[in-house]
Amino acid sequence: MTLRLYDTATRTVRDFVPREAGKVGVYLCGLTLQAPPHIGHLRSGVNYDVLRRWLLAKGFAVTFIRNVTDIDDKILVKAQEQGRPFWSIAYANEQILAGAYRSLNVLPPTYEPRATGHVPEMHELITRLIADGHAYPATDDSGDVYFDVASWPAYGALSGQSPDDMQSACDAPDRGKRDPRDFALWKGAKPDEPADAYWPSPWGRGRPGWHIECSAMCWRYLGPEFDIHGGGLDLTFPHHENEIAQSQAAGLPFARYWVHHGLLSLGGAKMGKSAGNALDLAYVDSLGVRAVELRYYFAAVHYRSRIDYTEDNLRDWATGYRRIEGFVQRAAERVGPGQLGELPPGFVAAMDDDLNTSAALAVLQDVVRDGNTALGGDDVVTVRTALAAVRAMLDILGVDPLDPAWSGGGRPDDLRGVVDSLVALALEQRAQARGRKDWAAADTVRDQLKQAGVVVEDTPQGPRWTIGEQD
RNA sequence: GGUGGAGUGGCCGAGAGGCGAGGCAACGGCCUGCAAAGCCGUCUACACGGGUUCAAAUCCCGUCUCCACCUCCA
Repeated sequence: MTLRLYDTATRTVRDFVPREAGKVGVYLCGLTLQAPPHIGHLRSGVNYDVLRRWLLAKGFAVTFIRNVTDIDDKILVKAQEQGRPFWSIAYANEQILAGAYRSLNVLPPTYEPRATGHVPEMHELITRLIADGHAYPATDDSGDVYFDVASWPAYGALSGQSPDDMQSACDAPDRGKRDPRDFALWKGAKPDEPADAYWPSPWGRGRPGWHIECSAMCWRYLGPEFDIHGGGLDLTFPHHENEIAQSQAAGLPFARYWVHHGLLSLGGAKMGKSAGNALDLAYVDSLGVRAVELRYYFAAVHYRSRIDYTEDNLRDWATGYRRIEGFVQRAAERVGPGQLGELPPGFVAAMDDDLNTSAALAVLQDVVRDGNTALGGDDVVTVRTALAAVRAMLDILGVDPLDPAWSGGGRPDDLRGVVDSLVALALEQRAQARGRKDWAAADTVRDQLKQAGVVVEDTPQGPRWTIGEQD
């Protein structure tokens, strides 16, 4: 079956046809490293990780590029405030981001380029643009170079806006611009900015404008034309619009599909550092919600929908995940972990339909129910096939409980063996009490184990225990 | 002012002309010594007002509310 994706440029869901059969090049706009990531940023990572895993499952060779912006105005301001080099701030945040992605089981990109590593490519593009009359050095002596929006008639096509209707806005003082809508490709050095934040250029010392970096990195790693460009809905304009203009004006056909994900909001407003409503992974952890459960939440809601975050919603989704996880664990205890099985046709159809993970999950839940029934009826064959299918589906969403990625920070397996022996002792006591129908004694053992964080459940195959929540 | 998008049962959340998506919560039942887990069942919703149609949550017109973008933003 053919994957269909919503393409912002055409505002339709259309068949995904790669530029080159069997291969897909994806570029995702990553973060500006001015601060550690909040969970909205992480949603973005999870959404595109699911896209990537689905492309992989469909047999494509995927080149997945996700950049980081390691220089911009805000980073420079922080460098000034903190008296540190800008690059140390960016790098520290980059490390935190990488750790957050890792704990959410987001696959590392094929490559993660930094803006500052691609200044020569930017210069080449800017030089081309100037030569072709699409860019010009500022009319003052600021050292800025601007893209000439009026020279590119298709400007506004992605976001559906007409330049004439736009509120005049700019990312630099107007005085050096021919038109307020022109945007900076290159920003000349200012005397009040950190002295280590500049590169030589044909237009004097300066640093990258924001948008040009993505054009440069797409070109460098994916070529003049590539398949999918992704990012948050809020990047559609001006960032992606500007990328298209400057890339195409420089002779690069650029992206064939534009995929934008919905934003995460809190209290009705977009989550953001400046809005003061940013929540991070540590916060989620403090709620007793695991990273895998957060990921499940993000993967379960369609990527283009807005997620209005509340603690209750997160907890509900976490509960939902635990039901699925419970089946996987009980089934694995019964028949062994097995291998990842075939994906049910309904799941495949849902994923192919613009990554409808919600509908795909409905299929998964059905299989879980059948598996649970089979578990109760001791139908080992059905349990085995259900487990294999469920794990395969969960793997696409990146939340298979048996994936070693979730085994959690090197806790030695033999510790579980130790606990198992100790719990077995207690359970033996309980079994004896139950044997003589001394329910009070039996329940005391169970209660005490629970207090220690060990939850005991009786099954037809005898008691089983799991590590529960410790209050 | 311009451009997109959204309003679905107690809650979350898919769907987008006709067969009750799914989950969470609640309640009833089965199972259990009691639990837990699981299974079965109950809860028939689509912001509002018109219209089109044999049939509308879905299409059309109007209204209200909310969000995002047009400034840095995932």
